[in-house]
Amino acid sequence: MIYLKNRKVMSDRMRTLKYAILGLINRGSMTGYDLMKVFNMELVNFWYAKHSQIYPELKKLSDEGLITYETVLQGEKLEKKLYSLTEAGKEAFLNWLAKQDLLEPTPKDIFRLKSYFIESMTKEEILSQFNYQLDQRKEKLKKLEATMIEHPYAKGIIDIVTPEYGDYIVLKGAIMREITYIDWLTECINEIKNY
Amino acid sequence: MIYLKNRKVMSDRMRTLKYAILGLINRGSMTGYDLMKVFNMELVNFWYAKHSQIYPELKKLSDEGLITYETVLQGEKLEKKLYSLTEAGKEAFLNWLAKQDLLEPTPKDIFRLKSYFIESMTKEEILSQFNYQLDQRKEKLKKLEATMIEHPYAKGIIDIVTPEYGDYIVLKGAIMREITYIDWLTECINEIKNY
DNA sequence: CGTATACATGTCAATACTTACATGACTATT
DNA sequence: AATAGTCATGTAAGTATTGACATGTATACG
Repeated sequence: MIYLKNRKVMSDRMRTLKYAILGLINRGSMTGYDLMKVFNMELVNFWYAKHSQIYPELKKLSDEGLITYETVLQGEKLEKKLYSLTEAGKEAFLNWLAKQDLLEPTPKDIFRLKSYFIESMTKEEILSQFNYQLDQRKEKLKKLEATMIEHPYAKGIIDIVTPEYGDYIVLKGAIMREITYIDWLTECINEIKNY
Repeated sequence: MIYLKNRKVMSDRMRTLKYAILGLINRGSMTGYDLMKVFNMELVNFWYAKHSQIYPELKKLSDEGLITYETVLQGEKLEKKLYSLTEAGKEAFLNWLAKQDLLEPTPKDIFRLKSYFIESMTKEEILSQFNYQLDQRKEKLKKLEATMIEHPYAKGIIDIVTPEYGDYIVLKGAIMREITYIDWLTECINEIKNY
């Protein structure tokens, strides 16, 4: 009945970057550059994107009527685009947020993959590999904990209906995850050492 | 000096699927279909691939001289390709395995992203979302633990130089990770409930 | 005044991965 | 004998992501 030329429906897939951007702009107007910084500094523990992905996505969201921008000057000549949500954009974001999701596939992990192949390594190689990972993970945990002690929530402010509460719970989750990874590495190292 | 037409060098990037396949074939000859099953049943907690990705990769690895195959018959007519490693393939795999890696970027996680935006949800929505995730995670943990009690290592067999030891440590890691995710969800739920 | 670093926005080519399309044989059950 | 489920191998089109290419402005510091 319907001729399938130009079938643009094709299902929306996940489009997670789309909603991540909408959610961030919902917190307040931002430029593409701002988004890039937030992704790669604040959200980096659960989502991120390069500017080469962000700028085309912003273009697309504009075309879809979910965001608009005004051009503002930074200094004398430098133009930047300050994006805000449209009503449609806000609605799209809230619908995405409220939707209940099935578990995603378990994230891929190259080091776990290498661990799976552990029999093809010598004891020295194994310990060297695990210790190298352990050092890096400990370093990472240290940074996360340093961020945490600076956080208003760690200082006893308890209001759940603020953006800071979201920041706080995902940071706490990142720390717990990191500690568990370290525990796993440590247990493996001890077991292998004593073999 | 050098004309940059057809510059195929371009760095090998990660090519993790390549090495995952080499590692599996190193454990024993397999068909593409076998690989698909192993990825999506045994390795699914840290690596996986669809058959539509596996078959082209096998073609590529053949072309690169890292694997070879013999065609064997399953029944009367059905041909399947049984792949084995070449010397070059074995070497490539062992080099990859021994290489020490920097930490990968933290895996993306849609639910953590949604949690970050928690202030845009009502208390009821939040609790419903977190409880839904919690139920699914508990279900998943139950399955992992069921696999574990069946595992030879959980029954006290302690020889580290077997494929089973690799299976065991990654399974243990998956269980620890799942427990921590559940702990995080539970803590969040309690904090929000009591608010 | 130079210069390094951050601000700012884009494109392009390639890799990685997913979904759907496509086909056919084998095996266990009814 | 039909049929459902698994075995078996592929391709095509599209989305997601990366790394390199490309360009220019603003600001802080010495």
